[in-house]
Amino acid sequence: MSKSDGIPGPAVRRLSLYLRQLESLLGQGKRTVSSRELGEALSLTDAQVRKDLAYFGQFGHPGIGYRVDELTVRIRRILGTDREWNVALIGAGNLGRALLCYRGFAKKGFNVIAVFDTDKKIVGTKIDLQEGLTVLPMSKLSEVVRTQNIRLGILAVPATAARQVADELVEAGVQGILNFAPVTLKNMTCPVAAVDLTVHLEQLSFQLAGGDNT
Amino acid sequence: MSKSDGIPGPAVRRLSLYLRQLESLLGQGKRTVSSRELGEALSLTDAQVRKDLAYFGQFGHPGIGYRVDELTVRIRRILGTDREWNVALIGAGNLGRALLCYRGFAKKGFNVIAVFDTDKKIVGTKIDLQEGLTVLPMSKLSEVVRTQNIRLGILAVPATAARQVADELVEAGVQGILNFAPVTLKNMTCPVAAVDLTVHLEQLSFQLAGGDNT
DNA sequence: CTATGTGAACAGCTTCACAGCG
DNA sequence: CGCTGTGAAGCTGTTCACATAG
Repeated sequence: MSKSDGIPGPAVRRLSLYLRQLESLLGQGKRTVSSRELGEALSLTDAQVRKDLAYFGQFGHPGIGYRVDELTVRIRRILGTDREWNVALIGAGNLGRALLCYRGFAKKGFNVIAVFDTDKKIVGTKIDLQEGLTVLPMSKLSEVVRTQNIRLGILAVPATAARQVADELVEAGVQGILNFAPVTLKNMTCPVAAVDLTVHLEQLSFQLAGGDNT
Repeated sequence: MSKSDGIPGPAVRRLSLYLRQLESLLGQGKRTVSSRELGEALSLTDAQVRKDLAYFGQFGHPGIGYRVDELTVRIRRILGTDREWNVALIGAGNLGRALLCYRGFAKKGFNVIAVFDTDKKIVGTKIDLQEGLTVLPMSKLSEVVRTQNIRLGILAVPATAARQVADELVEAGVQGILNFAPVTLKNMTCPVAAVDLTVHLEQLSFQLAGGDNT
């Protein structure tokens, strides 16, 4: 169906890492980079880097390597981050407010331009940051998504509310969801990326516990 | 070397998801669960669930399924979350403060009991939450890690400072690091788990862009 | 009859090794 | 030479299918 058929998921995930590294190299003024250098910086083999990039096209120059600026542009286009994306944040609790303050999203072209919450005590308050966004009630969701051309939603609500809100987001016309709630959203009709912060800590404690228990 | 040899990494990651689901089932008062039910809730096959659990022992009861309370205890022990873990947070910027307020960590037994920052304007301030932790200077790191028995560190500092701080954490005696900075920490002598929030958004935009670019 | 645990088949991802280009 | 792009080999993880237990 789409061109992304046959491309390993892991390769796509690494594409983001390559881009991150390339941006860093650009800052250092490096003009070209080999698959070995790129791999070394990310703890990958050179073959892995070449194969990953080759899934998406022929970006390299034999004998030279990859031109940093060129490859940056190419990967941005592939990831879709050569354009800007409007994003809605649902949930203005601790985590939600933090994500709003987090600069990293905007730097990559993901603009959180609306915030929603169900809690009547929070709705109407301003979140004091640069833009000074006012927290809106969920009833405004589909209107705002449509008029503001919002395509992505970030879910920062409690686990109990997540499923319901996720459905509302899809209903409103959002095309992708980044889910911070500790629940699996199954059978969604749009792409969902999940981030469970505690899962990562558990992976660490597993490694330290060594698995040597009965 | 350790018992975890031969166990696929993905299986360990899913263990966290099984635990999450089991805790939810416990709350609903469900006594037993089959591999099919568990898999369905997480969008996995029943075979996957059985094989994953079988890596760690024989927890099931043929004809019955898995006893929810029993399996919960078992997985907690395997993941090392049957004990409490003391955690240090480095970086009291927006993201750091948010993580401190985030309830999820404590619920799983990860107690953030100390906060550090390099910025002299932040050091000494109290972060107004339940415990009211005071932000400490980095110079206190190794002393506090030792006296407070801190084993994990959460890195919420800018990319430019991450490597340096990571080394200081290891030096201070921390045994595992959860890295929120958008850099790859290579050649670390302790386990590192990485969370890059923008990477997940890029995965979504890739799927929506469809990869159909030149 | 239901549901686990598991060897065997299969699929997917990574690494190797080398042809080919600058 | 140096370095990419790529079939082929190798490895890891997933699914199948069935023997086994309650």
